[in-house]
Amino acid sequence: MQKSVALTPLRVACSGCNLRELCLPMKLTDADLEQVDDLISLKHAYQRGDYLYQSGAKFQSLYAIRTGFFKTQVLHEDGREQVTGFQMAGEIIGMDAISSDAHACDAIALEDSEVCEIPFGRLEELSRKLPSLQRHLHRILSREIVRDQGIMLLLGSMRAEERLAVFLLNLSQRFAIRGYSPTSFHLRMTRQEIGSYLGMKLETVSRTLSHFQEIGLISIRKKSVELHNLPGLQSIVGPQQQLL
Amino acid sequence: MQKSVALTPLRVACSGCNLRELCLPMKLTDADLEQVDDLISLKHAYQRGDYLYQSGAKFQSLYAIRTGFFKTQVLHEDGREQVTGFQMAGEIIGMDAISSDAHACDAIALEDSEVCEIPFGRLEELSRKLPSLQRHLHRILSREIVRDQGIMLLLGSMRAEERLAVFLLNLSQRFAIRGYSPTSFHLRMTRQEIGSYLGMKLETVSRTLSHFQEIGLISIRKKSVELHNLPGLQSIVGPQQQLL
DNA sequence: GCGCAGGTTTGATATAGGTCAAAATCCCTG
DNA sequence: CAGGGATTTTGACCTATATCAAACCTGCGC
Repeated sequence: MQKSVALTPLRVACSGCNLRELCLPMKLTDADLEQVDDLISLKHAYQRGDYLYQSGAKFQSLYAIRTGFFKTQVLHEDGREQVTGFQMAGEIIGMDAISSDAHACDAIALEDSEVCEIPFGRLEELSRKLPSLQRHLHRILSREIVRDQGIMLLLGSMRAEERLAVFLLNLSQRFAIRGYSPTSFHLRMTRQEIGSYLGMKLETVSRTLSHFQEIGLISIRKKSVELHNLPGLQSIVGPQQQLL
Repeated sequence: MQKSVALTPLRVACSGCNLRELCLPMKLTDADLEQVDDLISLKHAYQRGDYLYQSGAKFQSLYAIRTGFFKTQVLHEDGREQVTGFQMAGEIIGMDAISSDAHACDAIALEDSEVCEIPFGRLEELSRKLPSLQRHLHRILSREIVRDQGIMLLLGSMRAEERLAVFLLNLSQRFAIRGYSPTSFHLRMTRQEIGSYLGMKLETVSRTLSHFQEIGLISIRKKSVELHNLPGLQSIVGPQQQLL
């Protein structure tokens, strides 16, 4: 198992990217893929804490995360903030900005990350020529809508324990898809950010995680989690433990 | 002020629709609009309680609401339900289904309604030819994402009173855009449905509305609401009355 | 016009999760 | 490798909202 130590080139073509089955090029033919390669202009690096974009900024591009981890958040004028998602490699971000030509949320790197920029005008242009790209773009947009509906269900009708179980299981699954362990991973976000995302206070997040640990479902130490019992976590989700 | 008593024709072209500035044809040139006319195949009528589509149904079309009122809801396997939105004339519905070719939620008429069907395959086809239609479709999809983010903010970080104030102000604004009174309207949904949408129980909805009435912000009797003080409602939204 | 089901209001009480506070830990930066 | 700010954990207490329950409407079918 050799690792290249060469500097990452500034341009990485989609065709050579190990995320191509997950990301924008998903299911494209080789011919189509070649055209998408020309689209992806630059790969940018961001450090922990950097903004990928800020709410209000003019919309130019979507972004595909190549490595790293981001959060998106909306800020209410009164200072309240709500984390609306955590994004990892292969996910596309910035779609909220299409509707008004300005970003509607902030995107912030939670660790050092690399991002491919996808100029949206050119993406539209190309997707007029390539029906399979067009279709895939629509799927990505729609998938985001479905994801949001799931979060509404979570925020609107689940208890704290359920929310956290859903959260951990979701991360687990997304790591698994990317070839990482589904049962042992590192949280890149703070308890506070988890709480904001799940509509609860950081103390409640901490307590609930401790509780999961007490009953043997997980181990957690700082940001490292191990899920010992996926079915057990799944069984937390459901309308009521009032049967004990 | 004459009113036509003629039977509504089964086909109504977008070009002759009074919602064209709000709906799919927004901002299209006359030439483009003509092509969209050919797309909209049928207008269907639904009665109160009818499903426009059900979760799991195969995805074929988006729907534009011509008249009436719908709710969308997602059902968790355990029977919990979450209302994800209330839709009115000029709004497009069904976009969650694109991602998986199957509807991800139910859409149910809250009053007798008429709906234009937009076959999605043909919409994609046409939007490959008409950049302005393509752009508008993307905006509509993105607008839904932004709307959902707003609901996450609401569900994740607002108190009951704030949620209800936001809800009333949102309805008010949407009625206003359609030329109806922003201060006097009819709720088409039950307290239970409002509660589901806002992540609270119907009793809390009822109590909070009564409270708004007591302090003179609104009058409410059954489903008829009058907003007496829009700025007052706006001032409810904000992080804290702990200043009194 | 009567009865009844579904919807709404209101009250009394319970509780999940919030708030405040302090101690423990972690992790940068110098 | 020491000091200090940020993060996390845990405890004690409090409150917003849920829950349970009863009475009240209101519109529809008979």
